[in-house]
Amino acid sequence: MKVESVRGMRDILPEETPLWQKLEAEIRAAFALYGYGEIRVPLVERVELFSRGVGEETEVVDKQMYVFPDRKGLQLALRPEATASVVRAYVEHGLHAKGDLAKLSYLGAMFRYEKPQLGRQRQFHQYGVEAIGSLDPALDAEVMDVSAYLMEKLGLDRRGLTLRLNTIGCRQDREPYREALRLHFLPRASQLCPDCQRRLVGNPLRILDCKRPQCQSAIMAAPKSSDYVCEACQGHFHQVQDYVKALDIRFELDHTLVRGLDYYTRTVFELCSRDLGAQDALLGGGRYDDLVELLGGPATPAIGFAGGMERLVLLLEPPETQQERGGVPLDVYVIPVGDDQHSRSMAASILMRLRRARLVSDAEYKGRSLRKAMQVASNRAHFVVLVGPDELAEGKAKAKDLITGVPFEVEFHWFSDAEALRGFFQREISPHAARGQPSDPEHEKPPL
RNA sequence: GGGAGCGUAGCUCAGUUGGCAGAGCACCACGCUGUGGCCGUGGCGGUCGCGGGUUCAAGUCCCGUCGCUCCUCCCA
Repeated sequence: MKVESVRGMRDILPEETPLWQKLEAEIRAAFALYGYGEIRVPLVERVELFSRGVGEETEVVDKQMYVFPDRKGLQLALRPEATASVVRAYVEHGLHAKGDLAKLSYLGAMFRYEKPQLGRQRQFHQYGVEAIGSLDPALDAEVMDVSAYLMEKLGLDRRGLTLRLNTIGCRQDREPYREALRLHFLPRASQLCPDCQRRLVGNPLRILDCKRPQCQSAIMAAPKSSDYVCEACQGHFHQVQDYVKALDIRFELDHTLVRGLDYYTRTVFELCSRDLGAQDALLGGGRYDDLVELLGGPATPAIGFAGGMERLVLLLEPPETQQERGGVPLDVYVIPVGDDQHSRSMAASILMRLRRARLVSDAEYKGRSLRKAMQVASNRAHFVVLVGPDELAEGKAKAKDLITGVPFEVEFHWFSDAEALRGFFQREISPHAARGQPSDPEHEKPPL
């Protein structure tokens, strides 16, 4: 019976993992450079963490969350995002009591039950930071700067990226602004799309987010949140902008940017790429000054962002994925010749010794003909070592440098001396590079 | 959630008005018996996504379903 993967969940095959590993390394390095320590929180949490933290009314919680009871009937959820979990951990472990600003980073799988498409899977991966314990607008700018730094390090073209910035005010500002929006949209309700007519009742903020043409004129004329927030929030927002400018980050104000999660306050931002199609948000974040208190901690301001790994992979994936299909580039390929057990045991032993000498090695396990095995060796390895009855009789293995074509022999006793062994197979240049520019033109290969 | 397109060999794809399921690449063997890259010959490989229906006959037409892709939506 063939069992297939679950919709929206995909495998990352060895050809692709090097890119993922590189991204993960860059992300961790950037976060560490900015002073964020990695936290690893569970993939599974109690449902109420998200329904209360992220918001019952949000699409993420209401429509997209994986929810299931455990064996005792406790309602659990696969995390749809990480901020709520990180804040839960912050409160649970009393990190606030340590007095310092908590700067935490994470990288891992999230789950949302959505219609999959390019750049959007049901299991996907997010990286992000949370800085909990300060209202300093310089910190808002710092969080944006980590992401800017990361994009630079990944070599993403600035011109393809847009940072959008807005403020949605604090808790106290929210209701007056909602009222203002209701007042604005109510007379125009008939020209809004059905979705927005519904939003008008429940969450008028989300109308600003609507992309439908019929709603645009009403949205353009809508009151701006930045005009409705209190003096303190206005001041904060202006300072954030000053800092962001000081850090040389290009941005545009977008008063329709409201974000989909309920916990956001004051600063919100989003980085989009024009090279991503419909799913163009690379990362997004903002302040959540009430969340710690909401989840049972002391009133503590905080800010963070999260980015999607899959979308970075899309932007960075080389157009021609037809890479080395042979797998890991090898230093040595060992071919046992003949099928007598003695030769095969010697070959196995030699392979083990090569690896103890830190030479990346593999052997012919598929029983291919010698000719075929040599072909495989030349595609995958720098050196080949042959072990068969003849070699056993002579007490030495036959070997060949597959780049220069120069054959040589290795006495068996050398294999037990790791340092000497490395000497035999010294590589001045990596097999990869070497294959691009062979020293002997006679053995030049066609370009890969 | 709404709309559209596409599912044929491991991969990329042909397949005519319904009439024996194909090519290239890859893989394997041999030419060349224990020494790679080139060339040649042959071979392996398919529930035509799945399930129904129409038909003497379905990869092809119809219905359903699953998956992928795109738009919309949402967002990472």
